Parts: sequence; C-alpha cells; structure tokens
Amino acid sequence: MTGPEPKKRANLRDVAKAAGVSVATVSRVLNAPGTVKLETREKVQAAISELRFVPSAAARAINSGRTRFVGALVPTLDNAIFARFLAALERTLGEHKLSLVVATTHDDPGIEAAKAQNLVDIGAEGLIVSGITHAPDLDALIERCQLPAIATSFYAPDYGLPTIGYDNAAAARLALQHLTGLGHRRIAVVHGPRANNDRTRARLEGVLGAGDGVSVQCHEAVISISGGCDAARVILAADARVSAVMCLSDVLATGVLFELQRQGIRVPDEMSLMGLDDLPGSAHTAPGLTTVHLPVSRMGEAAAHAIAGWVEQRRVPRPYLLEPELVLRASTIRCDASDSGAKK
Amino acid sequence: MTGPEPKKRANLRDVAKAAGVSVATVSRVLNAPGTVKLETREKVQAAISELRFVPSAAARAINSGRTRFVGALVPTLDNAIFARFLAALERTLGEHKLSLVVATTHDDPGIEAAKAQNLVDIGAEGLIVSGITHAPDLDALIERCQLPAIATSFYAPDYGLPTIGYDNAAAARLALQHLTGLGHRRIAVVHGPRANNDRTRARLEGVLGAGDGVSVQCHEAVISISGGCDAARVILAADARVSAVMCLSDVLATGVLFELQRQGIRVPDEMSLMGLDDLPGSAHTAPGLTTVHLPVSRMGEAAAHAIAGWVEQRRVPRPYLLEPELVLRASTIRCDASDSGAKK
DNA sequence: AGAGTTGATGAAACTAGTTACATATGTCAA
DNA sequence: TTGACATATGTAACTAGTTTCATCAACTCT
Repeated sequence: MTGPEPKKRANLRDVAKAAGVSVATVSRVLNAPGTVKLETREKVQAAISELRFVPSAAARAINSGRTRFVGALVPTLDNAIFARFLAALERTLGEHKLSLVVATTHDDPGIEAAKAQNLVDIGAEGLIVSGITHAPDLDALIERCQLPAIATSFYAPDYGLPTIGYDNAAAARLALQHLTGLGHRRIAVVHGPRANNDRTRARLEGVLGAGDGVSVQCHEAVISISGGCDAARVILAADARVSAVMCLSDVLATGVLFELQRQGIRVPDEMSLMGLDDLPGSAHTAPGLTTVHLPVSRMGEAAAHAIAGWVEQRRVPRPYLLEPELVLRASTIRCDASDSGAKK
Repeated sequence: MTGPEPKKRANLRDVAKAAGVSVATVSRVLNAPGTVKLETREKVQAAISELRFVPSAAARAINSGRTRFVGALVPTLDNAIFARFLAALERTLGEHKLSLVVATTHDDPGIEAAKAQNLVDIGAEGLIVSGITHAPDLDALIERCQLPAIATSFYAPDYGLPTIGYDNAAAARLALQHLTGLGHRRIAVVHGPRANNDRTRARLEGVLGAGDGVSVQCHEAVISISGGCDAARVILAADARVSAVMCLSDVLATGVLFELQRQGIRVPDEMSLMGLDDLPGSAHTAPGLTTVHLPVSRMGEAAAHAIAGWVEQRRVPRPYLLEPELVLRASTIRCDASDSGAKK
C-alpha cells in the first residue's frame, strides 16, 4: 500500500497482470470464453470483478472499425409522424444490433449539415436524412466519408442517395381527387412552411396541378395544432364559399377540426376536412378524419434494413417506393354542386 | 503502379507520408492549425484532400476518453410527452456538444437493462432513464461502470441516482383536488398500465389517498387515443352517476374527449374531463382541456445540463424537483352537489 | 518411439490517433 | 559572439483493445 491511490479505470493490461496471464488471454475470456481453460477463465473473471474492469468501447471500435450506431436527422420530434418513423427505425435497427442517434434539424439545411458533421465526428456508421434538399456541405461530407446515407420521406429514384419514401405529390393528389370526386370546387389547402421543405413543396405541386374548375387557395401555417387553429380562422374569415379544407398534414387537420368545433361549424355537414399522414389519433377524432395514410412505420423498417445492409455487407440499397393510401373516415361528405360551399 | 489497389481508408500515417511530414504535424494541422507553418499546412491539406482522409472517431475517442454522446432510455416515442422531453434534451445536449442516442424500453425493465448495456457497449458517457424502478442488471451496470446516470420523470431525493422530475402523486392530487373542489364526488380515473411503471403508480397513490366522501373508480387503459376511447365507453356503461373523468395522461384524456363527443355527451356540461401532462394540443381541443402541466421541456433541459456537468466536470448533480401546475381550461365545470353526476 | 494433432497460452504486432519531449532553426539582445 | 527564447517539426511513447503467430504440453496414431 505504498503507491498513491491510482483511481484510474483498469484496462486489459491491469487485468492481465492481476490475473497473472497475458493480455491475449484476457481478451479471449471476453470474446471467446470457450477457448480458455475453465481454471484460467475463473482467475481472469475474478480479476475483472476485483478491478471493476469495463472494456473501452472506443478501443474495440478502433479494431473492428465498427461503432454500431447510425445517425438520423429529422426536422423535429414534435410531430408524431417523425416520432413514429423513429420508433420503427430504432426498433428495426435493434434487430441488426445497431443503435440510433437522433438529431433534429428544424428544417434548416445549415443545422442539418452541422449536426451531420457531428454525427460523423462521434463515429456514426451511416446516416438517415429526411427529404432530398440539403446543404452542399452535407453532400460533400457524405461523399468525402464514403458514408452510407439514405434519404427518406421522399421517393426520387434518380437522386444521388438511395431514397426510401413515397411520392408526396401523388399523396396530395390522392387527397385532392377524393375531395373533387365528392364535388368540392372551392377548397382551402393548409400546408406547412415551404422553406427548405421539399416534402411540403412536392405535396403542393400535387395539389396545384390538378385543378380544372376547381379553386384552390393555399394557406401556410406552422405545423402544430395551434397552427391549424390559426389557419382555420383565416380560412373562415376569407371565403365563406369554401366547402372543404384539405390539410397537407394530419396535425394541421386536427387543429382545423378543433377550431371548427369551437366555432360550432359541423364537420362534415358544413365543412369537409381532409388530412394527410394518418396519425394514430386521427381515427378517433369526432368525426374520424379522412386522410391519406403514409406508411411511416414501414418506411422506418425499410430504412433500418437498408442502412444495416449497407454498413454491414456494403450492399447499397435500391430506391424504394411506398404507396400512400386513401383512408376514408367521416370528415368528408359529398358537396352539392349547385350549392358549392354555401353554409346551409 | 505495381501495388494492388489498396482501397483501404487512408490514415494519419498515409497522409504524413504523402505530405512528406511526420504524423505529429498532420495531427497538428487537424487540431491546432495555428502552430503549423502555412506552407506545411497547405501541403498536408492537399494530401488530406488527395487521399480523402477522414479521421477516425474511435481513435480520437481512445485518446480523449470522450465519445461525446449520452444515451436516453424512454418507454416509448409514441407519446408526445416523451417526444417533447427528448426534443428539449437533444437541443440542450447540443449546447454542450453532446449527442443523444435514443433507446425505447416499452416499460420492460429487462429490455431497459439490455439496451442500457448496448449503450455502454457503444460508448455512451452517461445515461438518462425514466423513473426509479429498474432491473438489478441496470443498477449493477451503472455501479460497475461508474456511469453517470440520471433518473427523470420522478422526484425521489433519496434514490440511488440523482432524480430530476416532479412529484407524480402531488400532480395527480392537484388534479383531483381541482375536481373535488368543483364539487365532483363520483369520479372515474383512467390511467395507463401500472405494471413496471412507477410514475403511473405514484399518480394513482396521489388519487387514492385523497377521497373523503369522494368515490373514485379506476380504469386501466393502454396509453393511446384509442385506449382513452375504450375507457370512456367502459365508464359510460358502468356508472351513469359519474360526473367527472380524470385521466392520468393527456393522451388518454384526448381519447376520452373524442369518445364523449362521438356519443354526443357535452364536455363540460354533462361531464367534466381532466388530463395530466399538458400536451401542446391540449390547449386547442374543443373544449380546451383542463390539465396539470408537467414541465417536461424544462426537465429535458435540466437533465441535459446535469448529465453534461457530470460527464465533463465530474459534478454529480443534486436531485431537482420541478413543480407541476394546474392549467384551467374549459373541460371542467362545477358540479351541483345535489345532482352529483346525474345527466341533466 | 517418433510423428502428427489438438488445446492453451503468451509475445509482439497490429488498429489510428494524440502528445511529451527532443531537436533544429531563426531572431534578438547583451 | 553567445546565450535566451520562440517557432516549427520530428521521434517515439503513449491510449486500449484485437489478432497473428509461435510455443509448449498433452494426447493420438502408426
């Protein structure tokens, strides 16, 4: 007991010395216990416990070249659609013994690139990004590091990265066609911020092209319940002849629904309402929200398998298209053409 | 050009050789460029670009002893309350140049312990867990690794780990007292699964102790909108004299509200409804949901600062109590004592 | 009995960085 | 002219593991 209290964490050499064996043997006890004689193994185990030895993840990683985690960059966690995506992603990555590091970008390409650099700096083996609009820095980073990276929530087979997602324009078109098919001719569209958000822009394209005798007025809102409420007030004040509100996100639709309820406007009798996303709660609002289902859970699973295959077997995934699906519930109703949009 | 295509990622030695300098100089160019002569620095930069050199995170980590990320174990991502917590956590960890690895436990202590081991294996420098009920394996892991770990969503100053959270029992009591203060005497309580969930159990304790002339009937439900809907149906079928429903989670309250709306029962006139959590959407339902605000964003910030201080300056945080707060909105109303619970 | 095989272990060379220390040059003042 | 000091760079020793190859003993086979 002459030396000063070392206090430092024990390493392999310390354990080897304490157990009276070589470092190789200690390493074997950790990684291939079957190849070590029982007696020796027990000596080593005792030393490990005695010294409270915990192997260093970094030292392992330096040898294997594997860190066993990937990074995901999402705009926000505050929208259930991303939470569901991440839940599926995390669960499925777990099947491949991979962990998930989450970073939020707030739809800012600069933040996205900076956080991506961060993820690389801490050793992410792959990246999952949202959409296909990114800062040049991010593209350069991926190129320079030869980093497996997948773009999600967007299908674009010719994009530089493999995409796993849906055709946002088609999803919006599906919603719009449902409304026009019901005879609606004056439709208010509520969408999230267009800035730096190619998903929203693509959805708007899907909406804008489809009109023939259909009047569409767009309202941009912050994607939140309260953003939907605000938009509803603007719509009601702007044009009394609107017979349907189409929201390019279920969160917005939920907000619109709440505001319409508060103002005593009955859905769907006085106003039809559509969403796009299909959140778990949307089936249970009163009335149930007609919407377009985006298979984000399957997207999370697909993205997880794809990135896992890429980082583990250098299998570059192919672009993968997921089909949106119209979900008919009770918030939309046929609009009498002669009475288009008039409140009864 | 006689050698076979190496294809391996370049390392520091390769760069040093290509630039005709020593490895130390290359390292300096990366970490302290000011100490290297401009001319030399440019030679090195050129070699770095040429060889597409990207420094290895693992090799850096082995020297610094820092991996710059912490792990968070949450029950699920499907409840907005955890999403908000994680959003604040991630944002605030970013201020400390720390990243966040997320793992979900589904309230299973076994999964929690396994995922915690995973997080340690990949090098997490600290852990954020939910609640104070954990598998012995997890306690052992934290003890053995001397791992900074903080328990959240629960305040228990005497617990083995520092806790940052609220008094769940007090929060529930706050809600109950609001209802009894309004004269409600027959109250249905809807709560999430008790199994492995000390937050729920604590909230139930807060509810159960407070009754004097108050009849409380508890209903367990899966925490989801549809779980709330189901519970509402059970309550309505079971006892027509119930005048108020108190949900120990806003998600459940939202489901109950939707089901009551669907059944044409007016809130609050025919039934008072309370939540507990205060989700962003709860302010905007029709009617607005009276609830108890849990400061989860502040909890996320506090947890981030605490774990950052611990891993970076070995400053063990003190337990920190956050105060829940009653939020009066429009879903509760005075109950006429003589007419307790009767539908008008 | 000698050769071949298997099992258990150790020495040392890897992985890819950082960094303490040594050295070489250049500038300035005494 | 020499000592003092700063600047720039290199050598080699670290960090903490894994892995290859060699060694040696014990056992089997001919």
